[in-house]
Amino acid sequence: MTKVLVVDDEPQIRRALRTSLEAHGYEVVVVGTGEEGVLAAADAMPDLLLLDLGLPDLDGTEVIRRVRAFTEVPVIVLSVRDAQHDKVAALDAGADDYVTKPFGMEELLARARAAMRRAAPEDPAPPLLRYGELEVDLARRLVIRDGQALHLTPTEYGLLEALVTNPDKLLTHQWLLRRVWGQGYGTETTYLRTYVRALRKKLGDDAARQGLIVTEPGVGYRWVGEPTFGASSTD
Amino acid sequence: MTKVLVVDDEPQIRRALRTSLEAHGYEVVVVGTGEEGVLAAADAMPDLLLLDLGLPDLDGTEVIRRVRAFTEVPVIVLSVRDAQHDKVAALDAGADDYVTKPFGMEELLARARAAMRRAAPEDPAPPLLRYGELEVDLARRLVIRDGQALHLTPTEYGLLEALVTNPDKLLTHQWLLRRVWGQGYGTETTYLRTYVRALRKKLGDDAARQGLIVTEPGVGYRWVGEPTFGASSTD
DNA sequence: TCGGGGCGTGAGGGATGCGTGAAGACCTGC
DNA sequence: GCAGGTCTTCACGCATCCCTCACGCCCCGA
Repeated sequence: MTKVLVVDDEPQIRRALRTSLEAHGYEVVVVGTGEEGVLAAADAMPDLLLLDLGLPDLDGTEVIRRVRAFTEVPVIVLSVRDAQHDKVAALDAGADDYVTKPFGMEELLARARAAMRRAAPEDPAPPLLRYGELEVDLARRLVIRDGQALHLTPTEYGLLEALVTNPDKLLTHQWLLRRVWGQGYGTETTYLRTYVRALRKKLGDDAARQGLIVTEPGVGYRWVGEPTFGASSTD
Repeated sequence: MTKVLVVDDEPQIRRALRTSLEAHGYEVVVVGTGEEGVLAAADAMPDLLLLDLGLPDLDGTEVIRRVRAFTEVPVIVLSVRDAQHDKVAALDAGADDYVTKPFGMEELLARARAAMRRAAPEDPAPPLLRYGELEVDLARRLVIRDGQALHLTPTEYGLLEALVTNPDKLLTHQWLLRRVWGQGYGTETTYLRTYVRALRKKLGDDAARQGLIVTEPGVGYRWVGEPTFGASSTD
């Protein structure tokens, strides 16, 4: 059955969405916070995600970014905010559609159908990546080494996520800086050196050997960690 | 270049869309009727279709249906009508999004990016080139020989890319130097000798035999690697 | 047959960029 | 206001890469 994940903190909206969706034959999972939403997107593997932007814990675009780290599930944003820059930010973060509250249920259902119709066939890529004794849980933003959870700073995790979600690909300095630090960056290669070093240290990687992160001099870095357990390439 | 087909009969909207889209680097084709729109969708093969619902000749949903008969191109509907049943009809007919006039141009551009991003996976050109035991992955900037990743310096890779992307074509010294080293170069054939040698060595090619890189004395070089087809590692 | 230009080969100097270590600036929660 | 953690910045060896030069070979024309 088609499964829809609803992430919203307003009881009224939650009830209305659940009722209407179930009446149309969808299986519905409802959670109330952004953190729960990201986890549910990983665990429940829904076919569609309806996301409220005004969540209490996380910014909406942040939720989209985290979900997009491990799944291509269609995301429709529901929001009371009608400002253009909110829509642009959400859509560019990876959302598929943006509906302003209050919305008509028939329209929402039609947009949901359109989004799911377009969706690519679901690839069962597990949000848990393993590289020997290293585990990266993209949904929980958790990194485990030798059974022990590692503490990564936000920047370190952002860098790791950028690397592991683009395996074997040469990521240029500029690309990494823009992705992890923001659009205004692109030349600060000393940042990269510092954080790549910190990551290597925490992951137990060695700059000299080609273990996990390979340096491509003058160009960028590349994640070459061999995934263990399960299928590999995720194109 | 990304091509956008605009189907609208209002001169004001046409001008505004053309200006904004071209300012953002899109190639724009504009027609004024539904019949023309369907034909242009087939002939011009656009990457995105912006469709006004209030056309003089055909009903908007009919245009969508006809277009959908032969292409999966993303369709965004522009309409003055805000009624739910119009949106539902358009979306269920095969549209990907529905924007009500008057709309903000930034929002429209963001929705266009989202629609095209989702359609992107049907990329028919796998950038993985194979020549016997040599693989060149242009997307990942990865070169593999006998199952082992090769380490190429930026200049070496730039030269290889120039050669591989112009197979069987005679590339002059000047052309190669300008492409790999920059506009200010053109006479430094010693650079080419040095780097062609390094490339041949790493690729396992032999200058004497005509394996991969052929020397055209006094003129330039030519890539003659025979592409082999077969099961690639990315399936 | 001889000479010269172009090419392949090998090696080396200089500059760039990287890894490393450390320290100050900043921010955030208590 | 304070303390801990985090981000940014700097200096210093060192490996790597780009560029350069010298030499011998082959092909081609005189």
